[in-house]
Amino acid sequence: MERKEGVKVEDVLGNSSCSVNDFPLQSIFDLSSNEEEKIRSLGFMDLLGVQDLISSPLLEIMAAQQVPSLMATQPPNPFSSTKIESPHEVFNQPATPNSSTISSASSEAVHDEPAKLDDQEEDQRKTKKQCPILKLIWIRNQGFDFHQSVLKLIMKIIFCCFGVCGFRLKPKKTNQKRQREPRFAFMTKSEVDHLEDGYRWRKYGQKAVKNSPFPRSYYRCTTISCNVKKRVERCFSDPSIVVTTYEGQHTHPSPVMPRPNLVGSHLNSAISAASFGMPMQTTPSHYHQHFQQPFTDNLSPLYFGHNGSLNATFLHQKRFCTPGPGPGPSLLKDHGLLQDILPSHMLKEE
DNA sequence: CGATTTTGACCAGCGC
DNA sequence: GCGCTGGTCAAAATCG
Repeated sequence: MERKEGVKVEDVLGNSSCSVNDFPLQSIFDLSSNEEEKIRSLGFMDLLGVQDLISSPLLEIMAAQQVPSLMATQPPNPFSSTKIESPHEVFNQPATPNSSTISSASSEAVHDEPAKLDDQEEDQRKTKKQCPILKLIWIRNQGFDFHQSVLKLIMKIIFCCFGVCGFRLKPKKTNQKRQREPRFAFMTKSEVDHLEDGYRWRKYGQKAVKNSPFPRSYYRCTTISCNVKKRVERCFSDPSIVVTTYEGQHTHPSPVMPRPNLVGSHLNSAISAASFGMPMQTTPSHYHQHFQQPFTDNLSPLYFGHNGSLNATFLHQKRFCTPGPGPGPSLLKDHGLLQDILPSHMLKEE
């Protein structure tokens, strides 16, 4: 089966408390088959923008691949702006009702009910609130391995940018009442709600979601003094999609096993582990369900081979985002999993 | 028996 | 002020 695979990065601005089902999902990065060549020539890390996070922010790079029509329909979208100056700017675009209003015209790939969406949109215009920016990274792909590994890599990059590398959200204005950590939502096609990410979570609440038959679960990192939270809910329009929203940054390494080697057939699990500071646990059953689900189609232009496994050479060369052969782990002090994706100079700045 | 989940109650923010 | 909703608390239940 030939599928158009792609990575979507959604700029979801506005209501922090709205259901994912209310999100005006809109593709700004949608790879058509004839764009694959372009992507291949970029390299995965290049695509993610981690070769130079300051001058080439992740999302700016991604935005460079966006669908032109979206550029035209969404001038307020920070990703479509040519004035992006830094990741800081990108990620701190204030959420205003205007900027969060996203046309449904190009969102058919995500929403099956445009008419309904118009109503939702109208609702959103009415109810949109000022809130911390929420970046929703939407990995539109049927392959679970692709979802897990790539989205986690992206997540790690984002967390590295804001946490380790010093890019943080601007403090909220004083007139804003409650301060929140930056939040990042990830949409993953999965059959289980709570995706294994290497950290230990304790569920502390569950709420019914308005206009959705699926409840939202609230989890907190079990590590003392780590106040990272996450919300897990299913997408109303597509129940097969799990939306995980992370809030805050872990103040500790992943509590589980050390990193596996990025070798051979373990690549998928390895990158999953490496990508978010999340070494594998002792592979619970649902972990296998996610990470070892057989590939049924070509997954992505993003250096996944035809058999669905990551290109080992690419990984080896791009691992540290430096030209030439990537330095072996012994060349850097162990920064935990961070070293897997960040250039060495960034690590030194920690 | 400690860790985790469940679940109803409570609180805060927001719109009307 | 009131009602609605999202988010959190905490006691009870369940699990390993």
